[in-house]
Amino acid sequence: MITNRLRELREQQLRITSDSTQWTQEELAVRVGVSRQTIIAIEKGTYNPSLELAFKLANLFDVKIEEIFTYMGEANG
Amino acid sequence: MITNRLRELREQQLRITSDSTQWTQEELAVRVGVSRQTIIAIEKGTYNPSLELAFKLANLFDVKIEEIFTYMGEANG
DNA sequence: ACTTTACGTAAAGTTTACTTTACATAAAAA
DNA sequence: TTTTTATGTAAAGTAAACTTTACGTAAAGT
Repeated sequence: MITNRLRELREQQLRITSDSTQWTQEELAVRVGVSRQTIIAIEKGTYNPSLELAFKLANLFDVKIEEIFTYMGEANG
Repeated sequence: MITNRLRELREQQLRITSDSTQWTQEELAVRVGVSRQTIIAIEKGTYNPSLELAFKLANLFDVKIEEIFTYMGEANG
């Protein structure tokens, strides 16, 4: 299982950037080259991003993958 | 495009560990919970691992994801 | 010689990531 | 008050990751 701080990081940017239009789900999606639905699904935890998308998001927020995504070990079952 | 040093890291272990049976493609596959074909495909660059598999591999080799996988930017086309 | 071990290829099938479309709601802006 | 903006849900379709099976080869072990 992998958890993520995508929404948290995005909302952080919304606060500090003041130009709020730059950090909507829609804008984020465009900037990393996916659909808005994909951003929603990842923020919600419906599924994990691909490794490539994880890299793009990390680059955009200027952090390492490990600062957005945390591997919690095997799921139960 | 994402490049990886999986084969390189695995062969490094083969050299230093001396117990060579621990670092075959088959054993590596078992240890991260995928099939041998998946390891072959990733070493060869046929496709990228999922984020989860990338984490498992990084954990096994005791390195960060960025030390195995390198994001090279957008593919041409 | 022959058997086992490690690596490789190929191909069909399943699951997961992602897209597209459509429609709903609440808040902000006109 | 009506329109626009941002977020959300749902569902059907496509693409990428991964499995399973099967077979080929070369080197090492017996």
